[in-house]
Amino acid sequence: MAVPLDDLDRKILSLLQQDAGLSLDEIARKLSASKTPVWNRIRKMREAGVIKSEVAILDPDKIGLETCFFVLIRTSEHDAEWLERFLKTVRARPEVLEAHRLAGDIDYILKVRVPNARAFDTFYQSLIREVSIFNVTSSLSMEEIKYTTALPLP
Amino acid sequence: MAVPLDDLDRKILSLLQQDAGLSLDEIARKLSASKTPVWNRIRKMREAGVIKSEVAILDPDKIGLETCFFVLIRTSEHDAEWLERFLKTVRARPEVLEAHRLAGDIDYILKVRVPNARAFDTFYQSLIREVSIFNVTSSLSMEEIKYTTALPLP
DNA sequence: GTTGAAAGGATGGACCT
DNA sequence: AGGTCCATCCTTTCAAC
Repeated sequence: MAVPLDDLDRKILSLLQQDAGLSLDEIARKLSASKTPVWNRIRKMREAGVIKSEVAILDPDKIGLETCFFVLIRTSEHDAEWLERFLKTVRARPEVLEAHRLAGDIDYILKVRVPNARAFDTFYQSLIREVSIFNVTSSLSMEEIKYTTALPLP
Repeated sequence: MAVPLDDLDRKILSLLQQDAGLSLDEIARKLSASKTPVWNRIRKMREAGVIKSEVAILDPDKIGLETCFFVLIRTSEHDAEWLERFLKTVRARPEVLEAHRLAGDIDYILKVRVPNARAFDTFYQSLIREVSIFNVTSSLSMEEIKYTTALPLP
């Protein structure tokens, strides 16, 4: 599954993770390489799926999404039907930015972005209506200490 | 703090959140608008900080980062010195992709990406060494159900 | 808001090291 | 394999309308 990367590959990825708008020229210059090899590596890494996409990152506060909740879910339900409904709901709701199935005490964690606490309550009510009963803890984020899309390149 | 957006702004953002590599031409065509107004809006939204950046999104599995942990931290320490050290550590470590200060029972949550469980243990040991004592629960993610950088545009 | 023109960047080929 | 040069096409950027 993993794609082997050399040092130049990692340097290219590191730059593109910070700024995907860099021109080929700038990347080549920063790495003291020349355009062709840099371009070929970028193309290959795109084809291999190492680079999944290039996206714009928005500031949530600037678009009125000032509230972020983490939802910790413990459930006794583990049958296929329940799970399918849960997955479908989570994937369909744009407020849910991240969802993971966890090992251990907590079964699922959701990260949810909404305009305010009232909007979260609306979301929450409709979630528990759609996928029946939960044991849920919702934690309001008071401060986003760190958020990065840049993965560490080992 | 929030920037007022109209319908065209939101449509542009929605496209750029999915694919920042779209050309101005394509965006204008998709929205049946013409290039200049689209371009002016993009520029303004960049200047206003609504669009923070454009970045490449990598596939963690393809670069050997197969393991994701959520770290839930309860701490009795709340003095300024401890906090500063904690923030500095969290921000400096590239494995920590997200960190939030929470209201309620849990004080902090971290999302950490590493190659494997052993690497997480190394990270964990060095974290608790650097910032003294914690009450910590680490939960391994068995499955990433959803991950998106696209914010809902209300 | 529209058109279009000038400048700059992306893509890919030919050829060399 | 990487490097250089080049030709073509596509985008961005901005001025004039």
